[in-house]
Formats: sequence, C-alpha cells, structure tokens
Amino acid sequence: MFQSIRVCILDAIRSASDLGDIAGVSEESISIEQPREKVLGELATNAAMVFAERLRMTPRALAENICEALNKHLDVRQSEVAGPGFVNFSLNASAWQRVVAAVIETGDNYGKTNIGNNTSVNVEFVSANPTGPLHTGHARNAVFGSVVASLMEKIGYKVTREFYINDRGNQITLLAQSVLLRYKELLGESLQASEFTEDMYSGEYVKEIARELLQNHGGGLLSTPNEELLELARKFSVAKMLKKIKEDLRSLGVVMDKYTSETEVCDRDMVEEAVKILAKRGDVYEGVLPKPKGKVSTEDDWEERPQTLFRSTKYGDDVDRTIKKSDGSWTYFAGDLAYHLDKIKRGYKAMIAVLGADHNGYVKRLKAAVSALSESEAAIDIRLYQLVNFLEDGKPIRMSKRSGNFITLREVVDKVGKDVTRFMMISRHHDVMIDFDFAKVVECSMKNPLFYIQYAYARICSVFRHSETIFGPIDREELASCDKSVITDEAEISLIEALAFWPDAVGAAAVAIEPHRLAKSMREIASCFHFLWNRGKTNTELRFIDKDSRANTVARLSLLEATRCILEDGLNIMGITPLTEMT
RNA sequence: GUACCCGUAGCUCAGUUGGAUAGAGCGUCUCCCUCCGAAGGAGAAGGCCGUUGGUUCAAGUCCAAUCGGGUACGCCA
Repeated sequence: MFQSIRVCILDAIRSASDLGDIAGVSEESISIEQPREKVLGELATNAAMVFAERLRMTPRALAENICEALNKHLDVRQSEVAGPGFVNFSLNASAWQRVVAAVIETGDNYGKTNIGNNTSVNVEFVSANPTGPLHTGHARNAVFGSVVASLMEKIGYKVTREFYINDRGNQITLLAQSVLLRYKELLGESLQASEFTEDMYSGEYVKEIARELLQNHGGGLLSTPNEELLELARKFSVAKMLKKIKEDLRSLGVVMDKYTSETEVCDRDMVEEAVKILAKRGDVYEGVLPKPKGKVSTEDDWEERPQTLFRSTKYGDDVDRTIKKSDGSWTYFAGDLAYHLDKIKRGYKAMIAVLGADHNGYVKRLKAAVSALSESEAAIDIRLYQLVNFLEDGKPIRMSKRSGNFITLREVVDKVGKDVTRFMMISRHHDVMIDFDFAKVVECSMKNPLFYIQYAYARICSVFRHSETIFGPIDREELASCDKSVITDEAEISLIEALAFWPDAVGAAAVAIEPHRLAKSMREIASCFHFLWNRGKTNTELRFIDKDSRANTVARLSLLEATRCILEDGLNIMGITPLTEMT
C-alpha cells in the first residue's frame, strides 16, 4: 500500500540535494502514518525530519520539496507542511476506492507480508507439568502463544508450535505415587494419613487416573516390584494427564505441532552432549555458589557445597548456574540445556518461549544457554506474562493451589466460552495484569470490546443477507471490480484508511510480539464501521442498501466486504470464531 | 541485598525505530433517540505521563539516580 507515494517522496528527497548520501535507502524506510488528529489530513510522513540532517537541510525546507512533489502525484488531493517538518497530505477518493478493490482481491492474503522470509521459528508455550489439569495461568499462556504463532506465520515465518513435557523428576514421581495410593484405596485398602502426605496430589483427577489404571491393568499390580510398578504408574499417569491437557487446549482452540518429552531428550544423552559443548568452550567448572543475600526463606538451611556450574555470567546472567547437584545428579536446568540443544540441532535460529512472570529469574540463564550452545548463532526471545485476576461481582476470587480451590482452564471456557476467554487473554499487553470479570466479559453491549467487534461483523453479514433478498447474491468478483465512485463520504474514507493500515498493524504486532495491538486495531476498524452505520441512520444517502440502485448498493457492499475480510482475518489470527449474527 | 516487570485522566488501560496540542473505553455531567439499521447516538469536563537530574532541534518513550507496587532469587520442576 502507498508504494508509489513512497517512491514519490524518496525521489523528492533525492533530487532535493545532492550533498547528502542516501544511497541504499529503500522506499520501505519512508514511513507513512495516520496523523494523531484527523483535521491534519489523512496521511502524514516525517521523512523530511528523518533525512534533513543527512542532507544538511532544515526539515522544513526538505518538507517543502516533498510537498511540492506530492502535489504532482495523481493520487494526492492536497498536501502541506506542518509543525517542525511533517508533511500532511490527503488522497483522492479514487485512490482509496482502489484499496477496497485490493482488499477484496487479495482476501486472506491481504495482511500477509514476508518479513520472515520463510525462515523457521519455534514458539514454545504452555509446557505445563503434566501433574494436573491446566489452570487459568496456562490459559493466558496458551492464547498468547498461539496468537503469536499465527502472527509469525502471517508475516512469513515457518512456525512450529511446541510443548515441552516435563515428564520426569520429583513431581512426576509424586504424581505416580499419588495415583498408586488411590489405586490401593480402590482395591479396598484404607489410606494412612502418613502415606498420603501433603506433597501428594489430592485432586479428583488423581482418583480418575487410578480408576483407569485399575480398568486397564486389573487389580494385581501391587505384586510387581516397586521400581517397576512406579515406572509403570509414571508412564500411565503422564499419558493420561497429557491426554487431558490436550483436550483442555483444544477447548481453547489451541493445537500444538510438536510435543517434546524431557525423558526422551535425556534418553538420547543430550544432557551429556550439551555439557560437553559447554565444557569445550570453557564454560563448565566445579565451584561453590555465593549465598543469596537478603531474606530468602531457605537461609537457615544454607550450606556451602561444591557443584558443577555453567558459567552463564559470561553471557549476561547474574550468577553462574548449577547443572549437576552435589549428589551427582543433573538439575532441571541441565535438562533445559539438553532441550534447547535439541531445538538448535533441529535448525531453529529463532525461538520464542512464553513463561509466567514468576519465572523471571529464569530468563537470563536460558538466553545464556541458547547463546552458548549455538555459538551465538541462535537466540531465544522469552515473553513473560502477568497474572490474571478473576472477579465475580467485582470481587476477586481467591485461589490457592494447596486447597485445590483454583480455577481450571476448562472451568473458564465452560463458563464464558472459547472466544471470550481468548479475547480477554489477548487484549492486554503481556506485561500487565488482567482483571477478568465474569459478568463484564459476557455483557452484550457496545461497552464490551469483543461484542463491539463481533457486532460489527454480524451487522455486515446482516446487510448482505438483507441485500440478497432484494438483489440476489452478488459475487466477490463483481464486488472487487465494480464502480466505487459513490464511496466518497468522510466516514467511508476513514474506514478505508483503517483497512489500508491493517498489514502495517499486523506486521507491527508480530515483530514486537505484542498481539494485544491487534485487538486495538480491530476495535478501531469496528469503530469506523459503527460510525458509518450510525451516519446511515440520519443520512439515508449513506445507507448500504439503496433499493432503487443496484449499482450503488454493490459499491457500498464492496466496502463492507473489504471490512468483513479484515475483521475475519483479525479474528482468525486471534483464534476467535466470527459471528454472522448476534443471538 | 540482587534481577526482571509495572507506575500515564476518578477507574481500567493504549501510546509503533524518540516527533505535532499525550489518546481510548468505563464512570461522571449535558443534550438527543427509544424509528428492529434492536442490544443506543452527539457533546463536555477531566493530565506536572511517580519524582529529580541528564542526552538533543525534539523525551511518556533513551540514560542515571530515587520513591511506590508486583514477582523471583543454590542442588523444586
């Protein structure tokens, strides 16, 4: 969009002065944006201010040159210099009308760009321990990750959505033990309080797994040797939990491309391999970590112990990190070294990982690990997301995992639906907390942003249904190619402007890895549409359907079709199902 | 003690690689509509961008301090 305008501006800059050197500057480096205030014009560029210094000109002088060139451009209605050197300009209606045609012709591809140049990016998200059902935190993680993945695809990356399964370690053992205890209970043995300790998992789902264990393997398991039995219980429980997790994710519309098992990675001796690579670079040593300062609860237990450490400080971490415990076993982080080596070996140079904000202490060491293991060839971008507060009647719902009184992902989806959940989780910056008010999020009024957007889509669909009863179906081709010269109203042009900037909005959201910007752009587009709709109430000229003129109707419907395409595109990226009518 | 994040209107938040008079929704106030193109519309008030310094033509945005809030801090995963 605006390519020829960019070229025009760049030519003006080139010919303005031959003093400066602007070789290698492409049209893309000229930014065209919507000015803050409508009265200033439809479009603006700050190119004069960007290039003035290099050309040893004052911004305003250069702006005059640009302005003059723009005024000669066929699409430009008028342009003027403003402020310190901005050039504000407006386009002829015909130029905007061509945007409508372009949107309809390119359809789903309209928002696409090729920033990623088909390179691979690995988006790892959720990666919940398979020791319990997904909860609300995972919901934000899942939605954020999946929308980021869609965005990256949209700008031309080859995306892998990946889930890392922590299927070994203490937590899994505890789960297996909990299941076995419930299994015993099912066989009629009463549980001793001393057996079912606080560490055990007490949720209802544990009993369910135990029941399934009984069903699949019968009641004779307890005679198998302890180690073997525990191993069987581990595998069985993880498989069941994973199945449940996948179902939960599907209820939110999230489907992973790949699940990677920690056990599998470790069985391939990836830990040893990773440590070897680090050792080769001199980044592994035996040492003692300094005692953490301040009030850490474990302070009293502190004891200096020699451990095998990774020199992560060399790569920007605050302290070196333990990879082998004093008892000779690997730490969890060692497993992560292996996992990220695995990703690197699979060819990913760009990785994104989504973690809860309580993992903030983990970011630097992971970045260090990826950097060290790949000889700085690969990089990982870690996004932390904040908590979600759930409110009922405006009051926060207290949650504590210990008492089992926490909200599961499934409960939220069952209560308000996939689309509302997704929208709420994605509509704010990942760095800020979200208040999720069960009453407000499902409110059917213009105050509710999701309703507002969905309603715009539904209204458009409703107009098409109405039009069909009068003029019959109108195909896309006609909508794209029809004469659009009746589209001239300010409100119509404003809507087209918003559509024109959609690819920029998608690109910006993707590059910044900030999906919430998409929600904002969608709201703006919906707002322009509703405004236009309301104008039609008082000014019947602006109504979309003109019973007396099929040509006028088709022209107006073409604008609606373009709007519908983009709303659909945005909703698709967000994983929200567009509604063709409000019920 | 250290690291990361947040601090912008009464409330919840936007604010793009530094750009024009800092925006939106809610709430408040005023008017209009209540015509199935229904689940509202038009407008107004509301700000020392936590504080103080610095960098420059230009700072909510970058840097340094500082205050307030959150999170996390050796062998848990």
